[in-house]
Amino acid sequence: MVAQFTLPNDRLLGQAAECLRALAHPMRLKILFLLEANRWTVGELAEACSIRSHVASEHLRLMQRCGLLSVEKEGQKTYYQICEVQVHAILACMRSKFSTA
Amino acid sequence: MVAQFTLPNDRLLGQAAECLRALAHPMRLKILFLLEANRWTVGELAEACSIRSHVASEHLRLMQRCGLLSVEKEGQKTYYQICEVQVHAILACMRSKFSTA
DNA sequence: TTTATATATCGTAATATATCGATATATCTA
DNA sequence: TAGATATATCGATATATTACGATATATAAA
Repeated sequence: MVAQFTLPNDRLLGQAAECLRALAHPMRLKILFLLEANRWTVGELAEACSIRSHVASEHLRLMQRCGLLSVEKEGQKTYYQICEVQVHAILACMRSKFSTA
Repeated sequence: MVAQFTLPNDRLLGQAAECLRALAHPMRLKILFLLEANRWTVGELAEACSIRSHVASEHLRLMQRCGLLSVEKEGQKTYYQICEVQVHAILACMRSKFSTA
């Protein structure tokens, strides 16, 4: 039997692992679930997650740097939102595996 | 606007993050892509990935412990295979985002 | 029983990641 | 301009992860 799929090369595997690491944190997952439907500001996310806003800011920056989130500044506020479609698919995966049934 | 989805509780977020951490490593992703179609032995995976077999064994055990892989022992050989359907979905995500186009 | 093969585990050192207070920057309002 | 608010960044420490040699276990073959 021939391999069904081609194997991504090492550079791409590294990038993919980096993206997954960005998701692989309880607080960052919580933030992403909140962002699933709407954009939120740093402060709104911090309050919803019961963390200090500079901590939220660091998590958001990390996810932004690997292309999962995009930013919109409006005055003092900074809105973050999911800009990578695959994030929604992965959140759906997590939701189906870890449903609170 | 009402939240579209319920937010998983903290315990579930922790479990989900743990699973994602298990995926979030270049060598483990490579192993999973190899396992996508077939079960493989530790030694076969080690050779295909150019790593020592005890290193492969550790990566495999880690993924097995959080329920992504299952094991079948046959004589001296130990076969590992993907036993969690969501893994295939996540691999498909990674493949579509990081295609070698 | 001895030897070879396949896999797993342990201890440790190197590296990466997370957390947190302090501080910086940028924008708004009085 | 001064003060308040929102966000970002820095530096130090704590914690987690990874890699790796050495060694252990389990099965098979001689």
